[in-house]
Amino acid sequence: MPRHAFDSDDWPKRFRRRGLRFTEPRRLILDILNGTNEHLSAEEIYLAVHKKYPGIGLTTVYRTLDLLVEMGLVHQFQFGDGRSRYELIHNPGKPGHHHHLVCSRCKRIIDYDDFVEEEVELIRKVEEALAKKHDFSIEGHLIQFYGICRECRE
Amino acid sequence: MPRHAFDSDDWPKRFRRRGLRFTEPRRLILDILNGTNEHLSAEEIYLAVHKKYPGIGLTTVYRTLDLLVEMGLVHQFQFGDGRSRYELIHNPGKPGHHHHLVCSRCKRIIDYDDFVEEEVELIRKVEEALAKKHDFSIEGHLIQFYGICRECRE
DNA sequence: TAGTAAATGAAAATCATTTTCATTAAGGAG
DNA sequence: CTCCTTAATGAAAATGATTTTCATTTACTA
Repeated sequence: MPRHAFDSDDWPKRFRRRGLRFTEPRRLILDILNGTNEHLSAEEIYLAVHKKYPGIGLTTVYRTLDLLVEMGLVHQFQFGDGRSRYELIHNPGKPGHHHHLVCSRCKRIIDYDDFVEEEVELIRKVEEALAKKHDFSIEGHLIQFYGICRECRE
Repeated sequence: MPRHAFDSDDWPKRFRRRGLRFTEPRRLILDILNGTNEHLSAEEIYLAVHKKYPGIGLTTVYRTLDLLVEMGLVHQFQFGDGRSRYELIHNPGKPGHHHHLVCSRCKRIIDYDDFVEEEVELIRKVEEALAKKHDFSIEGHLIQFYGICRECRE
């Protein structure tokens, strides 16, 4: 069973539950995000959807992405290249979580999840302490390492 | 002895060493950053400097900030409010390091350094493993927690 | 099937940041 | 001290991502 089956079956429901419609542009945008490991920008998503559905407008892409972020289905990141990049949350609310390694020069992004487990334990501790100390309800974290990849080092 | 004495004495040298000039606008921008705990945007820095030196241009602020980041004297962050925010590194290359807790609603930022010590140990391990595995030379990391502060929760 | 609110796309507007370009200022050479 | 070369600056224009406006279309509900 593919990892995404659960989520994609759920998409229409998640929209309807909010009184929103699961339209073609929305479905296509989610499909693109679901089908890539890359961290696409709004424009890249627009171009990808445009191939299948040339009528789409960039505005709709932006609006849909905002909505998906708001719904907790998509993460929005800023890696420092001046535009937001988006990533589907494959298992909303649950593990399956990874962090990023970013090349400061070429902006290549590598996902890693093999050390996250150890990190997560610590993070949970820190989260709890911070929440208490600063009276914050913590919803998430962002962990990125910056450096220079081999190609750029040469 | 104030914490910043070391650094500010050093600023002119750091510039000259690169064949750059330590001009009034540059000094004022560094002074502003040195005198605040906030995470100012370029425009906020511009406005602050403008009071003492009305001739300054926003362009110069942007250029100087880029330079300071490049020189490793200033950190540039993006907390998701659409503009870069800048923070002086009080002890370049050394500890004195902190992480951020960001309110997703009001964008208030809280610095914390009390748990960083434990984090750092883990981080060093993860950094090393990532560097080896992905052939990256890692230069830094970004750790932020997101949540909702008390005020915004009410 | 009509009515109402949501969704959409094109074009214009906005906002942060960068570039261009002509001018000014600083520090070294003589 | 003055000339000269290069760095630094500011204003204005350009850019690029994102948002807003607005008129139109579409989807569900009564």
